[in-house]
Amino acid sequence: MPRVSEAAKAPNMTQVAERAGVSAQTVSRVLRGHANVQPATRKKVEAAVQALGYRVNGAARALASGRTQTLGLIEIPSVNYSSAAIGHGVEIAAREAGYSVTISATTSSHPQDVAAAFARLEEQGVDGVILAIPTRSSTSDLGAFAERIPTVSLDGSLERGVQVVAVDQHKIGRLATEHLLDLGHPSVWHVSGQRGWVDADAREAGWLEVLAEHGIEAPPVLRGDWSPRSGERAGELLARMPEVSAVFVASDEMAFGVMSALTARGRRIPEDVSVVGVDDIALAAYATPPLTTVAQSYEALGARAVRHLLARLDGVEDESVGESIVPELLVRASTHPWS
Amino acid sequence: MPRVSEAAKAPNMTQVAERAGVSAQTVSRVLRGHANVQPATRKKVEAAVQALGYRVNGAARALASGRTQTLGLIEIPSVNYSSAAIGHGVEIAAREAGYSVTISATTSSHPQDVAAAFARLEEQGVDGVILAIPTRSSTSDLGAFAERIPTVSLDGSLERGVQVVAVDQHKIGRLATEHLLDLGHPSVWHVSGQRGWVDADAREAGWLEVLAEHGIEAPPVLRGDWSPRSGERAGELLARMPEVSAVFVASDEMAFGVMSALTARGRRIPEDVSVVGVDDIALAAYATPPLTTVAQSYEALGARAVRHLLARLDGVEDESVGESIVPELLVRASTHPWS
DNA sequence: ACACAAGATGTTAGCGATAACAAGCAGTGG
DNA sequence: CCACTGCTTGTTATCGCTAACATCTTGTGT
Repeated sequence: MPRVSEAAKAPNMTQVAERAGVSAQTVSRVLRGHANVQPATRKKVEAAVQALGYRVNGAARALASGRTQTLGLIEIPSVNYSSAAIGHGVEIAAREAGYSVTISATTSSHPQDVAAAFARLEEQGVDGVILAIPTRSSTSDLGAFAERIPTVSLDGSLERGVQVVAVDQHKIGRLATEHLLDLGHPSVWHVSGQRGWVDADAREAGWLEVLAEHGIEAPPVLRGDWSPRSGERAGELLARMPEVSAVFVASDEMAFGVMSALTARGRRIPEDVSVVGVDDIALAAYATPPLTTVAQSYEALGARAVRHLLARLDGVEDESVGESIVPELLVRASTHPWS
Repeated sequence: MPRVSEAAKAPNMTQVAERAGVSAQTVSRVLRGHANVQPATRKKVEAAVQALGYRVNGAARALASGRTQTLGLIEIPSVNYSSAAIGHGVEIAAREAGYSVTISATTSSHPQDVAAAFARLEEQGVDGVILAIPTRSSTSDLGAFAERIPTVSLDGSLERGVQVVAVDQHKIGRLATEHLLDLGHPSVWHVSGQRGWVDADAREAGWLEVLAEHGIEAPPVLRGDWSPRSGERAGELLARMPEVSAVFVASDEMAFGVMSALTARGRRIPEDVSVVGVDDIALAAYATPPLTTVAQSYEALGARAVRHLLARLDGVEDESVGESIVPELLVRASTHPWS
């Protein structure tokens, strides 16, 4: 006999209240962990909740309270290590604080597209937004949204109403370049990240700064776009220049491309050319040879963004504002003293 | 003079209706793209919406309509290539269909944790759930949820009420193994994925099947856990066995570890040992040597899961149920004829 | 010219919670 | 012994939208 369940509608708070012999308001208080409820009452309510398998209706709660306990994350879908890691940091931190995370993907960083992503989140009623779009241009027209919804940006740029959390990208460039110069290399070449990305620009600036401090004239920048393929193209050029002995690549993924191209053209790593990457992706230690890189915790970055945002939502000042996540150099076999 | 904006409350539908000189219901109709609205009326409403900067209140809409236009994605946060790619496929497909995606992360695949993730989504009122937990055990106790909320699972296992979308993992194992045997290798070793994962088991089964078809006795499985480090450990063992000439590794990330260990111990790839991975991660083509691998589109998998789910929500039968995503062998330099 | 169908718009009544206020009940100090 | 304070609990009025039904047009066939 087919037991077609009568699509039993989910119970509501009133039904729980009836069963527990109290008012709906009391049920609401128990569910929200309100302090002033008699232990006995609390127990009765909890029993009724359990018995009916009751679950609060988020939409109703949101409508009545004005809060959704949801954070929005705007990002560009890519299988980049960094964006995935940031996302996870955000999710975990949000969950621990009792918030959900809704992803609002945007295919480009054009202000228009980002604004559309923002609008979707606003409709959904998110309590706050984390903007993980790493190009500066994209945030300039978003002030209107940020004024209505608390927003934290990860792009390193500072706009009106938008708080910022960032890794110290500049230091990354410095660490990598100093490491190579310390090894005795006469100069350091640079394969940059995509033009317009805050991270790319800051890393490049750090590199330039260190070279300048050492009185070294900077070689031309080889501009990549974060993809391994772009690293490979840069590597093909570098392989043709015998004077190149040290390369700072703005991401590990591009560094794989660079190393692949150099190796394929007979330039040995690290004997002929030293290579430094950035990110410490999981595979960096398993490259051939293992890749020296500058590590930074993107998870921590995401988590910090959440903390900032929640602090603002609670009207508290987050004292860790401005503190950057500190990057760290990991020396592996892809770098070698100059000979 | 500090222009402290009076926290101007967002306009509601009634205000839009007044401004447009129509009823709220008509505004609602226009906003939802209802057919029977006079063009002139529609225009008036749209103008009022524009003028007031009106945005529907999702919570109210959800409460009244019972639908949130939101999908839940349950996953284990990891910087795995596959999970990130699936997530993006889901997000993009969902967005195109006008749905948002809420991530519900679970730190383990224990049924209890997965159930908690499910419960959070249920409270939030998602219209459907995509379960991207790749271990079979995890779905067994989830039937109760799946009966209440339409659910699609990506784990390849079939449970009551749960529809499944999957890559043909079995074929992946076959393709890789056949390729190596075709190159003349007398046998093929296997570094598997984590025990209990549907993908790992199916790939291993495909490998075993092909060996059996060729009358080859299967060597012992080296069990990994998807991490490059576990691949490295397997590689250390393989390097000590001179008879090993061909290895099928269940993921590219582990394959990097395997290759790193083999190379470090003087086993040349592909001259001494051929290696095949799975996934075609972005870096596979830039490994040293470039990695032969079996590619599959995880984005397509995610997108298909969304299509299934939406078809079910609309009460339509999705005719593509059961069709698997077809994997494809990409031959690169890490495999070589046996000599 | 009239009944009637079909389209366009308006009206009413919730959806399921929470906020704000009201009320009841104990214990306290004068 | 009474007014008063502080804790518990209940009552009422929304929150902003949509479903369902009601009403008013307009055009059609005969």
